Amino acid sequence: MTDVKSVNNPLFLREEELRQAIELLFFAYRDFTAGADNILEDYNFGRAHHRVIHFVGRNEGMTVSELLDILRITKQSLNRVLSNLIKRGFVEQRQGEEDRRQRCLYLTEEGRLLEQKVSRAQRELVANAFREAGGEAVAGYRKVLTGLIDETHRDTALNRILKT
Amino acid sequence: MTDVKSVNNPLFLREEELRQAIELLFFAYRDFTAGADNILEDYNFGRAHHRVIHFVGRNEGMTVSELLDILRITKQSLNRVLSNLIKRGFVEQRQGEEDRRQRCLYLTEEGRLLEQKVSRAQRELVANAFREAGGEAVAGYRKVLTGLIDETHRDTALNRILKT
DNA sequence: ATTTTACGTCAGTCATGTTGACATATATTT
DNA sequence: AAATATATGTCAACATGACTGACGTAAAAT
Repeated sequence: MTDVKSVNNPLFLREEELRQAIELLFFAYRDFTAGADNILEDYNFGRAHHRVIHFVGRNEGMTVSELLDILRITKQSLNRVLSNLIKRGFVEQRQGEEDRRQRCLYLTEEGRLLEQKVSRAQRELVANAFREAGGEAVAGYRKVLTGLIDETHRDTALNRILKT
Repeated sequence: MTDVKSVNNPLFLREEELRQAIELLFFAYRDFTAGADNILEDYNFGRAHHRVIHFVGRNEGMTVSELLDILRITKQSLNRVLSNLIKRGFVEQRQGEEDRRQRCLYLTEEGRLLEQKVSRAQRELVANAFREAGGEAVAGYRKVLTGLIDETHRDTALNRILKT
């Protein structure tokens, strides 16, 4: 541990610590998403479909533009995925009541079943990690990940997550 | 807060807590990667190129198959990106000394510069999140993310991260 | 009445992943 | 020494999910 770098350069340990934190995020995210991907594969859906199902499931009645804002993709990109989900009966649209230009999005029964299936698998994975790590660690996880969200829209993102 | 769901279903709060943790990971990862993507864009490189530069930079002399094992992509996918990086002078290969079938990978000067540039931006982001969150939270972050890594190769992954 | 907004859609392109087949050099095993 | 296995490269075809740009339509706002 007392090698040249750490003796001569007090920033070295910190840099190394940060590099490790970055790789940890990479590996954790890779394995976290792998489970969902496997399930979705059976339906010939990809990660993009999952994201739509996930967010529509958690925000029933949300509009297309809200969804675009969350996903940060173009409407053309979304449309291919979304119209596919609608055609195959996992998502449905209803005209907005106040503003009839809006298309409000809902999961169908089938959509809800798939959402549950994938979500359950992911929740179990996270629940295991939480259980092993303990309550205090969970609080730390939340704090750090919150800090990784871009400041300029952190509040917006947190509001959406917490659905205040 | 005392709505029907939480009164009748003691699992509801836990489920909600887990769903929030999942979305938090999604948003944090999205914003974390956005910074690097921007820099890479100036070089006409994508996230795939970055991953190669990152891991080669952290494991100088690693072989192609080690890299494949980390990235979990096919050699054909890797090859397109890798040969591009070599052609453009960011990565170089040297024949393995013990096993001359192996191609050991190194960053060139230019490669190292780019790696530093992207890494510095990412480290600053993480450093800010760590600073805001505090030391205890950082420990929790590590614990939870470690737990999210697939058990079957968690030790392998951790060894690579910590470079023991 | 005009303009803006929310959404849909067509067409083409790019990056990055996949499978499958085959080649070549070197190491290992028989 | 010959046969086999391994590490790597490469060609070809294809899928997914991003992108840009252009255009259309209905409804809301001015």
